[in-house]
Amino acid sequence: MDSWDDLRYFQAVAETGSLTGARKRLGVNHSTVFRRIKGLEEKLGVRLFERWDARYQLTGAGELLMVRVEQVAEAIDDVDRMILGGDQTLEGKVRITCPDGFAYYQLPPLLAEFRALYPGIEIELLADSDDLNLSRMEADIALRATNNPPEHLVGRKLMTMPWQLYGSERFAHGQSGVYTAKTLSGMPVIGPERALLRLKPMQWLEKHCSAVSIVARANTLMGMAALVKAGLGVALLPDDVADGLPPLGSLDREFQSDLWLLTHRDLRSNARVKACSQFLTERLMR
Amino acid sequence: MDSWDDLRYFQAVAETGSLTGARKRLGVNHSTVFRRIKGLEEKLGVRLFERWDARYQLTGAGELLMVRVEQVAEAIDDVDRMILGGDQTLEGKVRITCPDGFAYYQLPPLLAEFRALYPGIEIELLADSDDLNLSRMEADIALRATNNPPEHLVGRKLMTMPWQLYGSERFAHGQSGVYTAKTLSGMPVIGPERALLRLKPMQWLEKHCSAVSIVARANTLMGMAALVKAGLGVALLPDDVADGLPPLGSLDREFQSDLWLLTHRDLRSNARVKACSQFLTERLMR
DNA sequence: CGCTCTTTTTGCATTTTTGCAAATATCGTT
DNA sequence: AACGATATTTGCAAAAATGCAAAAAGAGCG
Repeated sequence: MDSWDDLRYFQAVAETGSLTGARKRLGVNHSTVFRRIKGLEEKLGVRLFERWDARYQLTGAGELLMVRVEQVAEAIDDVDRMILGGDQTLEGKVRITCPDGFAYYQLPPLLAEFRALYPGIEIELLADSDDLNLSRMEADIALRATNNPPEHLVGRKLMTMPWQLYGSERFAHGQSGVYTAKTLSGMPVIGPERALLRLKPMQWLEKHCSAVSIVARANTLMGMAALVKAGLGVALLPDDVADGLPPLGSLDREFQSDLWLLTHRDLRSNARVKACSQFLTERLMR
Repeated sequence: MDSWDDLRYFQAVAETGSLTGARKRLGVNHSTVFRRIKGLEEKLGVRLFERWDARYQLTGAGELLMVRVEQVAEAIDDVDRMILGGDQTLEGKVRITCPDGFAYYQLPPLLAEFRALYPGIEIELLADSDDLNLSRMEADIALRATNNPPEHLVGRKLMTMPWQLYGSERFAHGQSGVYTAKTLSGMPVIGPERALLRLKPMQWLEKHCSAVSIVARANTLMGMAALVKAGLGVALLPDDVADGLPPLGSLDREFQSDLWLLTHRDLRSNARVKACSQFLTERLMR
């Protein structure tokens, strides 16, 4: 594909269904549109449109191409609604990535509120269990549980989330509400699957509680929380995935994660990103 | 973004790190590259490159843009390695979508074999629990468990997969190996989460076995199978997610899914797609 | 049928882009 | 210091793309 622009013409014709429609959208002469479509079909050696009733109708091959071109167009839209010297309009998308607990519980009500304030801003919410692609920064705003955020991103610490022991009350240990590696031994514990072993509290659990009976394991904190709710046992979890469930108690060893709201340095001047991150910061710091 | 081609120049410079590198890759004059980059920076009003040591180094804004442009480029690559009048080379990608059980168990060994036969073909494997986006057909080849495939796709039925009861032997019911809604009542059953209720066997389970004690639920068949393996209970599953686990027995009511291999009509002439789908068809029909 | 709208197609003028050559600057290496 | 490689910049000519006008053809509609 030596000319990406050809696809732009193709898309315009496919979506408007006529040369004149495309002509208007692209703001060029209709013969230009005609020549580029013709050229593209010749280059590809495939008929992309069926000319019926003076309308441009996609052929099978055309539809196949259109699927890809839509993906291209969406990626281009992403380019558009970015930097561009600080887009000051309050219309368009903002993409947020966050731990899955926040995607399910904490954020939705806040985002509903936010949309009422800024009806023009469309929110794309990406639940993200792995924080690997932080350096790529494919979202505009990232909520991340980390104790030292990468330096190429800017943001602030919103809260520290304690890890506590969750589970049905029938597992309660009675006494002080403080649990140790020993007291856990008698209880059915929900443990981490390999993917979660990068988390410090989980490492501690595996190391100091080898004698504990693990009744189930999950590869996400949400999964662990779901098992807790199903009454299978107790688990060590950060507050955000608990969804209002009261904690059984805390551990003698204290764990906590810092929650950061991060954006890319060059997105700070973008009005949508600014509005959204300020709103979230303000509401989550309460 | 009125010129998609500008991004092509941007990408070439960013990846080669110099004007001359980009010049060579694009096969154009260096001043053309220079002028387009300069024009793009002016249009965006942002500096995209830092000129140090006679090298083009991306600025922060440039890196942000590059993330998006990479997505654009990948989408364009997808356009390239498509139809194009039946690509006869055996080099490039083929994208397969399939139920997650196949992605984890059945396909990997077959694909290893396939890669040995066609080292130039790169396989992209998409585990796909929802078969909604079939009409979009974002993959080249789809393996789908359905009893009536959409007519705009062509393909063939590879096998019929029975649904059987799986679980640890200690749950075995002894007698005939045939289970009914009644005999299930005494056993710990792993049920479907809402997302799985579109499957007929799961609807049957919910309807006729309301008295059954559900000990856990999952939103994917793989998740259910994982719970079965963990010994939590028994579940009704298609063979593909069982991963060699022997079935406990079958039900009095018989369930089965047909597995289809589907491709788009206009991809049949593509050599890679043909090679891959023929290979998979042949091996999976045994 | 006559009217309008759109596609299709072709010349030609105009505009834009590109290639080319040349001159200068910068940097690293020898 | 000299050299080579690359970036930067500019004028001009060549090439390519586009706009414009016009004309033929088909379809829809009253």
